[in-house]
Amino acid sequence: MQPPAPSPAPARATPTRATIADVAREAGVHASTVSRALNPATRGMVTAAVAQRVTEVADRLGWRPSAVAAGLRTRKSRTIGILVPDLINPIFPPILHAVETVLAAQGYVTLVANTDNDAARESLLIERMATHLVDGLILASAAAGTDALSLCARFGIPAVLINRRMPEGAGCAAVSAVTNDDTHGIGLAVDHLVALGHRRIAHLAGPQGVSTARDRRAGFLERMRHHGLAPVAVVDAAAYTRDAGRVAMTALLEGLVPTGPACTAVAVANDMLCLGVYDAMEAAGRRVADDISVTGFNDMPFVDRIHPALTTIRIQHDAMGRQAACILLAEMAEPGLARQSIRLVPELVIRASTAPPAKGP
Amino acid sequence: MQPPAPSPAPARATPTRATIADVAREAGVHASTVSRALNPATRGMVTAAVAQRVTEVADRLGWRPSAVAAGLRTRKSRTIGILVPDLINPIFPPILHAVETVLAAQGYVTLVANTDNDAARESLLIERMATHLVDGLILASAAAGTDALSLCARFGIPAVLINRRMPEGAGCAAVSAVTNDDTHGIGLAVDHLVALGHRRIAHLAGPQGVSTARDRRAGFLERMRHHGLAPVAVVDAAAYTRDAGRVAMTALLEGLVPTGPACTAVAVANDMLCLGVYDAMEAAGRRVADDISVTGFNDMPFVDRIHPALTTIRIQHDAMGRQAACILLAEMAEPGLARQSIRLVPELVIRASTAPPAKGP
DNA sequence: TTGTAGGCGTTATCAA
DNA sequence: TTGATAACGCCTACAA
Repeated sequence: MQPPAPSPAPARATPTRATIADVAREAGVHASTVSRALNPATRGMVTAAVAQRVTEVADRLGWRPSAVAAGLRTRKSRTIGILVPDLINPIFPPILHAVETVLAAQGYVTLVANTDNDAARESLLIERMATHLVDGLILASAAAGTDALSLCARFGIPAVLINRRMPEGAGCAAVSAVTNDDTHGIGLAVDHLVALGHRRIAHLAGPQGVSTARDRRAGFLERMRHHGLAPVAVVDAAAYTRDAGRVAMTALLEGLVPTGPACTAVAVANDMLCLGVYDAMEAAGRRVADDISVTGFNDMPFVDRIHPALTTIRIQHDAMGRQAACILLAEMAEPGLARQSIRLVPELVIRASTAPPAKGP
Repeated sequence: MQPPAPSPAPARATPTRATIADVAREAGVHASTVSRALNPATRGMVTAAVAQRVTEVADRLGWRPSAVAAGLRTRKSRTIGILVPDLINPIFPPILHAVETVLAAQGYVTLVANTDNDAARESLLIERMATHLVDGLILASAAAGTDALSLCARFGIPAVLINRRMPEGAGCAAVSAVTNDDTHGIGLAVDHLVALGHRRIAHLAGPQGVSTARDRRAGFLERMRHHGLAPVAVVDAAAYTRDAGRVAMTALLEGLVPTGPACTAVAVANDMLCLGVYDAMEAAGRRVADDISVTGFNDMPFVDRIHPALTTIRIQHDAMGRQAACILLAEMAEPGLARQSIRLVPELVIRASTAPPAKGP
């Protein structure tokens, strides 16, 4: 197009970057030598002097390896993808942070994508990540009606589930998972309410497509039975959102769902739902704790500061992220490794949203 | 390991996927024809019959385009990166969601990465994204001491700043930005406190490396001057975190920072800090609103449910995300486009954390 | 220790 | 409209 600029400056920053060939020419060696000199793993194959010179030239030209070109050969990217169903739910960022910490220490970059609880979007994202060569995938978005696992299998991408498991039978044995012991966790909530003296307890469940919701629902029923109690009502929320929680709780309060006598306590499947429960109770003029005790699940950030402070089940988000990252790294290194399913034990955090039941009606 | 299953299933899922060459052979046409037939943009160059046949074969073989190989040629990936300083701060997810919505509608995939407020990590991420050919970048992580913009320039990646601007003089004119009018916003808080009767007002500022913190600090001082008031104290928090807020507020309460007479109100630079402010006040036995009024900034999710509900400045997170995405798309399509700097107008949301000052002690 | 050649999977540019 | 050929930038046997 234009005659080469006579300036000695590093070639007038055109939008086209230096390649290995440029470095080779400038350093007076062959491109493969450059490749060897610049790749830490093969540096040893090359004379120190040459390595030195090549490195200098590369620096001077501002050379950066093209991950795309390298990936085309190596089929690796040193990048891990994480799929999250809903970034707005504050329990995920702490988990992600733990994952990133472990992976960053191993030189991996972590890329997060939001599936928005949408199976089609999830498939698209997996495919996109796969064709961009992510080396592994952490899936926090497991839900019924998903082909995430089969996609990963087809693309040969190691994957680890986190927080949520796959529905039973959906190839759950084929993939490792790090989850919370949800059955046990909700049991802690029931025990706590019963110990306070509650007998008429309802459960506000999550969307039954995801394992946390199913397990907590089942765990609730089981633990109630253990105490010889019949649940007053079980309402499924449509999603793990504040608004779905409000809707479900409103239905419960207004008797729009099958229910026994009015409850004195609600074990809620998730803290996000609890925000909506508070909204619904406020709108109905009912006081949390004084009129109806409420327990949450997750101990997500900030619920210690809502009013009244939420009694909830704390999950080990940090351990969850770390374990999942470690397992993924291990399985990437050795694909034949036996799959493992880790269940982390949660604990009860008692705050102010639970109290003994009010006397009489 | 095992003898090949005699099943007629599609060729025993080997880890190697079908390529265009496979499809070409199977369909009896040349690879370039396959490429044309399968690429929606070039489909028209090919006979309908051929397109049909090729598509069928591709489906049958389970062919998926390799984004890496395609990217090597086209230098495009239909992927946009977003860099966020701290995913744990709940103001970002809603902004991200808005960005994703716009970009997804145009067929772009959005990948989020966490810089953790770390300049080195940010550089690494930009470089990694660049060499993976993201088509554009949205930076929510702008801060002093960063070479983000020069990196983008070197790699030729269009970028748009969001929420935070670059420090003045750091090539700010070279890049578009969609931010909040922070100066105006903090002024609304000051006006509100003054209208309630407060005269002894302190400012709890954010980390001065980021524009939101600087602008809110400057805006606070300016508006106080406008009202003829001298600030009682200005304390800089070390980061936009709950803990940094607690530390800074404790210092203020205990007189560990230069301060005039005890304040009756604090204008805080950010809602996350406010959580720490509440913590510090609780620890010191001071009541929010009753003893000291508190205003926040951002109206992040859930602050309407903390106790007392936070009076704060609501920013337009949705518009922010959408505008930034639109500008980025426009500049990607037409790189010569004039840069624009959009300043969104925030509004005051009055809740329960502010009240008239208590009658003198 | 270094150079040569070929290929990773796709697309752009020719020519037919 | 289709086919042949040559990149894109890097890596890696293999040969020297």
